[in-house]
Amino acid sequence: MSVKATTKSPKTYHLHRDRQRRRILDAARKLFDERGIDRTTMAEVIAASGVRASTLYEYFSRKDEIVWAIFGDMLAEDAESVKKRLEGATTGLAKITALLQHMADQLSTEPTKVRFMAQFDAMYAREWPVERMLTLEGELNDQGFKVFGTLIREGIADGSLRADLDTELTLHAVINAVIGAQRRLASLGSKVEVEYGQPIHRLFQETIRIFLLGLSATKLPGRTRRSSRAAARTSTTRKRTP
Amino acid sequence: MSVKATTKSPKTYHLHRDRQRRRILDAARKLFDERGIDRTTMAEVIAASGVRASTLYEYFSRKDEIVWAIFGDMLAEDAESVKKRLEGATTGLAKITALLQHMADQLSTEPTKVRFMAQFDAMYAREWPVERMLTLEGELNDQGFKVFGTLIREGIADGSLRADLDTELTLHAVINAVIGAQRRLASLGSKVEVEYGQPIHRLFQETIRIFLLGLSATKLPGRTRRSSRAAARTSTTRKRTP
Amino acid sequence: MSVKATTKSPKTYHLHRDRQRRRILDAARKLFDERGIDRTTMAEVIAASGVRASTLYEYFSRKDEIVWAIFGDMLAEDAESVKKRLEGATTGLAKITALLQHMADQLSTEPTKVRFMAQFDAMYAREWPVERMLTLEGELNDQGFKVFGTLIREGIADGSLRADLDTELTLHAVINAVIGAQRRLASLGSKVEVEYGQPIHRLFQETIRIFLLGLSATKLPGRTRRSSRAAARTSTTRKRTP
Amino acid sequence: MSVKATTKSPKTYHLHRDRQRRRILDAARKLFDERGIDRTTMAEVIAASGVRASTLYEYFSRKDEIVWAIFGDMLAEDAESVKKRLEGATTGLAKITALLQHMADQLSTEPTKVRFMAQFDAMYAREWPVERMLTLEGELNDQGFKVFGTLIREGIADGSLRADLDTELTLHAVINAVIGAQRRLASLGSKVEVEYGQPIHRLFQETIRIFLLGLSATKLPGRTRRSSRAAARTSTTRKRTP
DNA sequence: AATGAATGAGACTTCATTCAT
DNA sequence: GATGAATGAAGTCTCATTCAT
Repeated sequence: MSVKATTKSPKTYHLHRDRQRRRILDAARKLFDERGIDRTTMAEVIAASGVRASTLYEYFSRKDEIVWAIFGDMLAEDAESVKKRLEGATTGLAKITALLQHMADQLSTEPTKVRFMAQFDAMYAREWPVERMLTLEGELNDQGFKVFGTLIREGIADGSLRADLDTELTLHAVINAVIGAQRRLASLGSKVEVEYGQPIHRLFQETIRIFLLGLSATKLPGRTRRSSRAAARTSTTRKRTP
Repeated sequence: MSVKATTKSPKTYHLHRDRQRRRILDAARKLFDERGIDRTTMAEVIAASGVRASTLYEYFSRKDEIVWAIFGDMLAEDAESVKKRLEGATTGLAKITALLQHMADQLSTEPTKVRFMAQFDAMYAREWPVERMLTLEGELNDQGFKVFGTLIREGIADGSLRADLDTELTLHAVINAVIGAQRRLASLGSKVEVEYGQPIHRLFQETIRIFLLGLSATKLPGRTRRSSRAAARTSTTRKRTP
Repeated sequence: MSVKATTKSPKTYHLHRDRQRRRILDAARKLFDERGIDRTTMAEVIAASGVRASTLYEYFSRKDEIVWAIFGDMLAEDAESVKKRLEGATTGLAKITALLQHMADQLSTEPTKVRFMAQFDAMYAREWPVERMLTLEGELNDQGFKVFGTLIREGIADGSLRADLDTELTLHAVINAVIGAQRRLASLGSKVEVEYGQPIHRLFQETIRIFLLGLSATKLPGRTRRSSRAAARTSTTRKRTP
Repeated sequence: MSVKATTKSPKTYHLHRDRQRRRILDAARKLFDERGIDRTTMAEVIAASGVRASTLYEYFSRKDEIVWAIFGDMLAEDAESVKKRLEGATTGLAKITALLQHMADQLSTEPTKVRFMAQFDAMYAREWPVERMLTLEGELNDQGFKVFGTLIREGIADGSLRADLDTELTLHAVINAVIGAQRRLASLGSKVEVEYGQPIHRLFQETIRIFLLGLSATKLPGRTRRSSRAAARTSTTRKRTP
């Protein structure tokens, strides 16, 4: 058997390492969502992932690092996906719409991820170094948050956005609010539904709609008949839910 | 003489009891803000409040109960304050503006409170009973969340709001987003400022402005010269920060 | 009201005191049986009895005292009842039979009491002063344990008991075993029934029967047809259960 | 080289683990006997065993588990010892005598064990699952409690026991009483001696003697001269204590 | 790289009981 | 005599993490 160990190719080795890492991360991700990050103990992660305590520490030297690793993975996934979305759009408004719609889709299809982010914000807010955050949604785009200014400028230029928007302020504010809304809906989930009597995804769509109405140059007539998804993505018109 | 003993005590007792309760709650509130709710231990609350451990447990038998008590107090304070604000406004739009402006003021003057709420949402979201939440901002008004519908209806009727808003949906969505935005800004504080290069209060004002633009019936000309506070409360016009 | 207090007759006062005492003792007795003496906390007794902690301590200055008070009450009840039983019997054997039958009845009608005694023995065994125990079953009779010797002597004399019994030993041994058997059955209750496949009361009757067979002078024919209760009390013949 | 590491560990580990386990169990056993199970705190066990608190919890996660472990060990010891005893005896009566004599010896040589059992019964009576108890003295023999019936049947067949005994009842009842007597004597120890004026071991022998007299087919003449130990084991004749 | 064992440092509570009024 | 409040002293158990092999 020691022979085997000796001949093991570096490839096999890395594969194994990655698989182990995955197991740990996946177990943690699940637990963090079910019981909350802080409420989850290392012992639970250890039990759920099936590795021994001491082995786990070979991969992650502190609980924090697991959290950050998950966080990093999520960011990477996201950046990719957003970039694609933006490519399809032409006007400034269309691009912003695409951005927001991305978040709506995320809320529907990956509530777990959104919930994790919400927790991350709340718990790590006080202790993380700002630089990390700059990496955060900044990785969405090479220019970091400067994209926001660019998009506004572009929209004003092509006439799709109101002329009185602030390139350094408006989109930052809107994105912050949309993130806040999205995470709150994901965290409270069915509770908001009971409370407000509306499914969270509808609430989120309405949030987007109002924002886009506020940003777009011309007041489009409300309550049109158009309700296709594609339409919703580039217009601020009310989209009726089926 | 027994009369004296009997009549004197109850008052004294209650006064004392309330004072002790306050001490504990205040100490906890401070710690929760400084170190986070979950990161705060009972031992710390005990040390900070100056009561003995066993005495504290006479008042609150679990950390949870302290959290809930603080939460309850905050709600009560809020409900009061909001009610007053609404009384001054006349049109639907003005009322909504007042509501949002209340949150802006709160963010500026009581960031601690907002931060607590943010933590509360994120950490206790999964374990609280929905009923509790119904009390929450529901205590804003006797009608609960039905006010939202009423305000929209009122605004449409008086011509201050767009006609295509949904009485059962729009304001719920907007308020949720505004709460989300407010809490996120309060939690991340200086981190957002560094990141976005804008003071959080300006970001929040812009959030409100865009929302109101999206809600209001006529598109007011942007970038007006008016920038008085009073004006901001009833208009959706950009308010320049001083 | 202070007037009332002044005119309160000593009678009323005592009545009140006794009632309070009862409430406490009854609550404790119930809890001790349900949860075990040591597992029962003062807080529970306080809650169950409805008096305040400080009031309770006016009546019993330690938990121990509650236990001893209950114990004392039980002994008093017992002594009385045993005395009556013995009066009816004539021969030595009849008297011993009456004594054992008393314990059988107690097991059936007051299992709670027996269980309490079992706990008392087990828990207080190591810490009580022997003198207290001498009061114990010693109060059965003015002569204390000397009755045991007397009964044996009487039975040998009247020919109902074997001649080779030891006046200073035999009945002591038998009573000890019978108490042990009774308490064990009461404590384990349904568990023994499941285990042995026999109702505890039948097991206890059989225990008595064998003992009496061992004590009585002549070997009575077993399995007779007589099965009346009265018969069982003076004979060692097997009593068939219905 | 990896071979060496792999093959050396398991053995060493187990040896070490067992030694630690022993240390804890032995310390606990001693304390339980000295101060009572419930009166013994984990802190005491920790101090006495010399391991750190957290280490102890790696072995036993609750006090209960220590209690059960001790209990299990005792049962195992017992089952063994009883089996041997029974092998030597021929008639039914001889076997029962051997069984009871085993308990007498146990009372003399291992009062600690008997006292532990007494406590166990009393304290765990209300909370243990019946199945556990079925394992209990059931492990005495492969057939569980059915041995009792077998022994009686055997004794009736070979003429050593009375013919009117109940195979499903008699021995169960007797054993229960003998266990009760044994444990009571062990628990109360010197207190009974003071009270009854007899050494506990003599009291227990007398208990057995009477029982055997009750069970055996022919009434042997009492007060014989034979007093050897061997004799006592197969006869119901009074054995004089030295 | 993996692992069994260990562990320091506390966390959170509970309790029986005592006072001052 | 009744009561509200207080409290010292433990008690049980958890946890993230480290080490030696």
